[in-house]
Amino acid sequence: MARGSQASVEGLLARHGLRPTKQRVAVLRSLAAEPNDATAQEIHARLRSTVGLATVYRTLSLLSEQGVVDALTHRPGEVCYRLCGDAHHHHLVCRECHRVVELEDCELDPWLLRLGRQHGFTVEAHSLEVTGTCADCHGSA
Amino acid sequence: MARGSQASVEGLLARHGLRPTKQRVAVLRSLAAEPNDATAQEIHARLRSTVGLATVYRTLSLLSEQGVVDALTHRPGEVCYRLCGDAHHHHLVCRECHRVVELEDCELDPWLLRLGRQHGFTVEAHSLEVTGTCADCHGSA
DNA sequence: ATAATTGCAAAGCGTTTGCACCCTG
DNA sequence: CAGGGTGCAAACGCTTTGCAATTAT
Repeated sequence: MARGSQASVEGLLARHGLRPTKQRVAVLRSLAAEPNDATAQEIHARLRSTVGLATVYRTLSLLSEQGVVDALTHRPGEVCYRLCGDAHHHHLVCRECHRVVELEDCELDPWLLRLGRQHGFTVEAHSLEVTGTCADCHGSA
Repeated sequence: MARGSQASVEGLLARHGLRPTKQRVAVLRSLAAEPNDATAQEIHARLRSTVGLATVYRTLSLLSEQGVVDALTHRPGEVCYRLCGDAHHHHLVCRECHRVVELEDCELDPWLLRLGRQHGFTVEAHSLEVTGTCADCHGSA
């Protein structure tokens, strides 16, 4: 799964037609090291010495367009990014610690196609975000 | 369904402990007249003479907290509001004209509960937004 | 009367953009 | 060497907030 997400970050960029500048590599490494999601501001905070904020935004936009990273919208007013596998999937997010689990199998399509047909819609996409509390946060909360 | 959403808007406010000022009534009427969703800015544009922008925002926050309206996040950077029924449901949004269809039956819970359990999560909520193209927008697009 | 609500304008915040400089290819 | 990429700071758009005036109970 997720061909290449562990492989060289430089290769991942090249494969998507993006020049592997040190800033882009840094952003991507930062995302690769982040098990959960991160905002542009958070990434910039970690890379303050290496990458300007504008570049973080520009890089994340590019990566998102290329489908290299996922953009999550569970925080109103800002966008979270996450380096994910290539396949369609959804996220299970802990509301305490923001831990993210990738849900690999999505069984929604048949249901959604049928629903769309009932309403005269051609369903093109769907986004599902599941929130809850993870095991670690149960006791501590 | 949706007990009281058709009934007097004033009553709806009172029932949620909100004073029925003419501004709140106007915002709620505007939402009631809107088959789709609307942003604070859009509502304010229609009520410019009656309600200030800050009040639109304050009113929508209150209504959303009280569960009187739903807040949809399908447009990054701004929030859309919609007067909805009380039951748990999801939305089917047309990407051309922003028409919204309410999906009444949600069959996700059993699946999500099981998934959560597999990952040690207690699933508390989920949001699903389906986008596509509605019948009217098929030809015209 | 009294406390909640409003309007206005200023501030806040995340994000985008213009432009000169820098670096990759 | 040419064109894309970057940094900085200014600009932007949506939303929130402070405070005096207004309105509901």
